[in-house]
Amino acid sequence: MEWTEEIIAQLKALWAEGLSTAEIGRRLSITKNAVVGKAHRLGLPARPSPIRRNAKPKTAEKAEAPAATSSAAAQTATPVQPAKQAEAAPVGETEKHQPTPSAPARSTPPEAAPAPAVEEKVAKKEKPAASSKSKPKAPLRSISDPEPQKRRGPSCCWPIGDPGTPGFHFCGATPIPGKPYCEEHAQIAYVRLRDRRDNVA
DNA sequence: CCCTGATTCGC
DNA sequence: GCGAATCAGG
Repeated sequence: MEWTEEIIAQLKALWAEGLSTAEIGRRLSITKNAVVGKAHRLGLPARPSPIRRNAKPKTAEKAEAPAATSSAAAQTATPVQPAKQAEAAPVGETEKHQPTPSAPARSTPPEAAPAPAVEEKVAKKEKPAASSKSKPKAPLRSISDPEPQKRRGPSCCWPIGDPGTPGFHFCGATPIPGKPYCEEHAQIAYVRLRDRRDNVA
């Protein structure tokens, strides 16, 4: 695996975005192991995982950590948490899809698609409120807008590149109706849980 | 059973 | 340095 700056940037971006390792792996066409491994090597912040590896089969335990006298190490850093996994289970799609946009609420929506956060970030970057003055008539078009798209055809929002870098962009291809991604990317994004397991290529 | 992420260890 | 294998918790 050739970890170019580009790839690493993407990994970082997606990682920071809160995607699962498997998700990231899927997007980069690598295994989740690779993602996790690299992430660790890069020193990326470990993401919420309840797993704790205490029992070291081989490595001997180390001495106790000396109790710090002053625990007043005030850390201004606020634990930034993704709050919610934008994607809990973006999968489950079989063959059928809901032609009706207003499908009944599903406990596990198969249509859950990760990655909207990126757009928000980008939007912020693009349109930073420079001054306190707000433009009442500013053509602000947030992605959350009720109906921002009237004429602009939808485009695949598969992230290409590192959000925040000049080269970053979205796929832009014509997405499958009812899906945020184009055919090509939807296939990767909506892999069935059973089928994917590992490896993508 | 399925998912998830973390660490270990051979390469 | 890399990632599959393995471990481990939900």
